Amino acid sequence: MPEFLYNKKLYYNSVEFVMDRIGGTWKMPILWRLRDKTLRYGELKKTMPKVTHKMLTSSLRELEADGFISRMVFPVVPPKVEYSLTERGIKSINIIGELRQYGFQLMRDYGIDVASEDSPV
Amino acid sequence: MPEFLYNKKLYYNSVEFVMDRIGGTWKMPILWRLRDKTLRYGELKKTMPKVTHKMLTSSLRELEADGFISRMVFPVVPPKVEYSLTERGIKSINIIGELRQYGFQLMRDYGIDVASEDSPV
DNA sequence: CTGGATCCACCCCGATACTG
DNA sequence: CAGTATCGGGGTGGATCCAG
Repeated sequence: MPEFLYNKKLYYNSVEFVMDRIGGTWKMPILWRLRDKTLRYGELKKTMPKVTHKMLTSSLRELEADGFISRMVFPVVPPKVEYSLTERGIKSINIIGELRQYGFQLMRDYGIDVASEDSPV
Repeated sequence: MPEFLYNKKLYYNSVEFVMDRIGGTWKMPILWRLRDKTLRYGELKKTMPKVTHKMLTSSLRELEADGFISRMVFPVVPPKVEYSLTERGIKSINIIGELRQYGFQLMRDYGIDVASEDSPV
């Protein structure tokens, strides 16, 4: 594969393209949490105590712009916004799950103790 | 899974741990190229035209420190150094391959033209 | 409740020069 | 051929304040 251009950015391979879409500290954790249900902004934030407001917002914006999640705004007060996976987002869940499993295996390999049941990603 | 500490850095999940080990622009491409053969520094560099000397060197150092590759120095002139996968590095090839395949699928989904045969990663 | 905007510290990484 | 050291620009993300 020759390198290719997308959105004015140069990519050298498909893995890099994936990482630019769903990589970074928070995007996979967000997708993973939405895998089986719709969540409001505040609910999402509650399950990810360490993410800052700015990072959660910008991650959600980018995931939306890239077509992985959809944003549903309810015109009520106080505001209510729900996030859910799109078709593309649903398709990403498999590889995230595999990455997660590989991560546990790697951590065991490093001797890091893991309790993988109901572990967030 | 509660968050955990490794090497003085705080991780929130296993995916993040993986990405800190083999993420970034160049580490997976390096591992992928070493999947079936040992390569010298210069050979590696030749197949990755866009990586800078500094990034290739530092990526190799980190992969070595993290136990994914081993570095074999031959005491000759001119210098000869060979890089190859360790057991841990070999185990990483599967998930890289899956990530690569998902990447092609995602690119097709975006309408980006791909010729995936013998594509570098 | 959800979200946008600003300021700024930090770190990644490219360029360059030098070594055995 | 392979590797190290230094400098500096630019992007990433944290803290904070304001808004509908």
